[in-house]
Amino acid sequence: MDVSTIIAPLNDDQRLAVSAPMQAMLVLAGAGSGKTRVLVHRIAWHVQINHISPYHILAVTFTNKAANEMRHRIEELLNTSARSMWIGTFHGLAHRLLRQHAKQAKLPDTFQVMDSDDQLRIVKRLLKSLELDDSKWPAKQVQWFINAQKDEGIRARHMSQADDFYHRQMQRIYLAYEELCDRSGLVDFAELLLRAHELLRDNEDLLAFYRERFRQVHVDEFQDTNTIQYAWLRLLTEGNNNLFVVGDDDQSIYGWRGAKIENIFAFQKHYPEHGIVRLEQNYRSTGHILKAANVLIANNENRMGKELWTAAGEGHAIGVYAAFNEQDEAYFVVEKIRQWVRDGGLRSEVAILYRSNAQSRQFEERLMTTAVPYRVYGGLRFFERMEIKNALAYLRLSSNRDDEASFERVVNTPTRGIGAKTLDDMRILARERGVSLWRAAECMLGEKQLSARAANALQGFMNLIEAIALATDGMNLYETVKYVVEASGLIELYKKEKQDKGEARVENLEELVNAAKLFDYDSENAENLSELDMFLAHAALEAGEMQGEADQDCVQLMTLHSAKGLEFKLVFLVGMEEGLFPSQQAVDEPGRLQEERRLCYVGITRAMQQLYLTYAESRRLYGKDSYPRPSRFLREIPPEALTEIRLRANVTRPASSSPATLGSMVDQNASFRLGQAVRHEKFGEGVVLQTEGSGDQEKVQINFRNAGIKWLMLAYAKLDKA
DNA sequence: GGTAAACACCTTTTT
DNA sequence: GGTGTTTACC
Repeated sequence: MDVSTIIAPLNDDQRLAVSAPMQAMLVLAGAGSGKTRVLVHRIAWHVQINHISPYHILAVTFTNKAANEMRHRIEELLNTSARSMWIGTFHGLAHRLLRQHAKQAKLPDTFQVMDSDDQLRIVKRLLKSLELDDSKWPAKQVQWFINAQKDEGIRARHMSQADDFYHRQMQRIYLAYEELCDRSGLVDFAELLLRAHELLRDNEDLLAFYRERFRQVHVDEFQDTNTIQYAWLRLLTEGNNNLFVVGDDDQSIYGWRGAKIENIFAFQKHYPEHGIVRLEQNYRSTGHILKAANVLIANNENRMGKELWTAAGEGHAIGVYAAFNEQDEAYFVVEKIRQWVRDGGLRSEVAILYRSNAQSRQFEERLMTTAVPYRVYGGLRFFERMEIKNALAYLRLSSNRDDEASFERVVNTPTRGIGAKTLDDMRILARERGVSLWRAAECMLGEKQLSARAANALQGFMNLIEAIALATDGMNLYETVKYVVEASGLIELYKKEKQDKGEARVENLEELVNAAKLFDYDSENAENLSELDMFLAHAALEAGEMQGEADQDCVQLMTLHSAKGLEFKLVFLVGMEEGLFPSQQAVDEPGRLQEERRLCYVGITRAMQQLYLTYAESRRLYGKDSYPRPSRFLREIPPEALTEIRLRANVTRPASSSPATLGSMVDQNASFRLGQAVRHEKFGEGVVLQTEGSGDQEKVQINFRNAGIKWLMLAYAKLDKA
């Protein structure tokens, strides 16, 4: 194969990055500049030109989706299988390492990965056993605290000795949590990373082996790495100068969950011999959209600096629509979408992006009434569903009896007469003796501590698990899952449940059996795991796409966060209001405001052809009306890139919502100023929200303290300034 | 043990 | 205001 296949499809900057000498590289890739393409071609370059075997290449991403896509594209480009190449998520690769070296990682061979839901249950149980008041120590907060520590690479025993009660208590809980996990062979997501780091750090031979094996290391979305992830990368590469990272500081939107944008700066210090390439040519959006993005993001400080440009034309100006309220906003957006479809566009080319999930409702309702198919991202994923997790818990217990999370989950599901009292005693015993619940249950049965009825029920449960383990021994994965779903009694349980929900649950269980049938067991890369254990790990690490039927032509609804990495011809960025976007919490802290601005930058740069920004002048929030001001981000976008939208052609809208005076909220021509307090003889006191028209036709919208929002014709209504 | 009423909650999310 | 979770009661 000649060089041109790899090099020809690239622009100059991309070429510079792909063909750079073997050294540490920092590629600052703006939105839509061909980031993944550079990564894929760089790896192909190593294989083809530098003759590095795929065996010696490592590529790390954040999501399974990105990992799969990268592998696919590399194989396509090289026209060969890249199976021996390690491509995966941080968590997936860490898991692989821990499986391969469970002993050295001080983990049992049967260790199981738990997702955040499992983790929360474990924490809740732990808090109960420590007899802590759960209103003072909310499980969610404890979980968050523990994960934050782990993300920073801090073990409970390493926590700085703080004097305050809060931290001492947290440390105590954290310690107990670590003990509990060790005892039950459970590993949470953050633990995967932390332990993989410790594994390499504390085992010289292993570290030497992997440093030699991974001759070139590549990282996608580097701005999203947290402390422990970066530390792990450094272990593998520092001194070898072989770390190739791609990222965009302007798209760092996960600071709140531990991502360290500073890692980009740290990289430059730790790898002094690095090269830098900026990718600034954008292949996605038109000029107006990029102009808006560039000017907006320029308001942030401490940027690496980057300015997107395009060879395409200016395109349409960005539409700004000031809606009366959130219903009107939804109405406007859906009308525009229907127009798009009438003009021959696909629904799947359209996205509605919002700051928080709660905002989706208005749009769903409007889309529903107008019969426009849509799809909302961000619901429960397949492997996170209760019925699925229950079935998996049976499988996990049969594989590892000490799995506390699974034991708790199904010991009385379906109900079999094992009550809270029995369980409490069991937990106390387990804690006293430092053993798992399963062992505690065995003890209690052996020592005849239980009433006949409870003992009977408990014995029945344990017999069931043993029977499952026995019966499925020698079965393949599909047969095993099929057997367990039946034998556990779950199918029967859900068949009895209220029609609608129960039916769906049964279907999901059948889908789980089907998933087991289709599961692609790669025995070569199985790290001597059984097919079942591989399947269980897969279920924990890859929660699976949500509902099926993704292939339908649907309008896409999602948060700004989940839109990262995607692109759409037509984009609506809705709810552009102070307090919503930027969110209230972010307004109070300057650092977070910058992250909100980056989020806005991400949103704007999703649009290829047409972008609309909308806000509502009144919005029902948490049950009461609010009158937010337009988002400051609207004002930060240059007016020449914006155009104001009027739905009804012959109505003059107040100047307050025209782009030039956004935020100024003053209309010189109107008889009443916006915000003016007024009194009406029937409706009482209120505040002017907006005005429309002039002379005889002048209308004002008023929010009355008692009578709500009303439009009034000024000529008829008797209004006094209050 | 299952249901209804009371109660707290209210960014963003992947693994 | 709407939802998910805990509590109280039958």
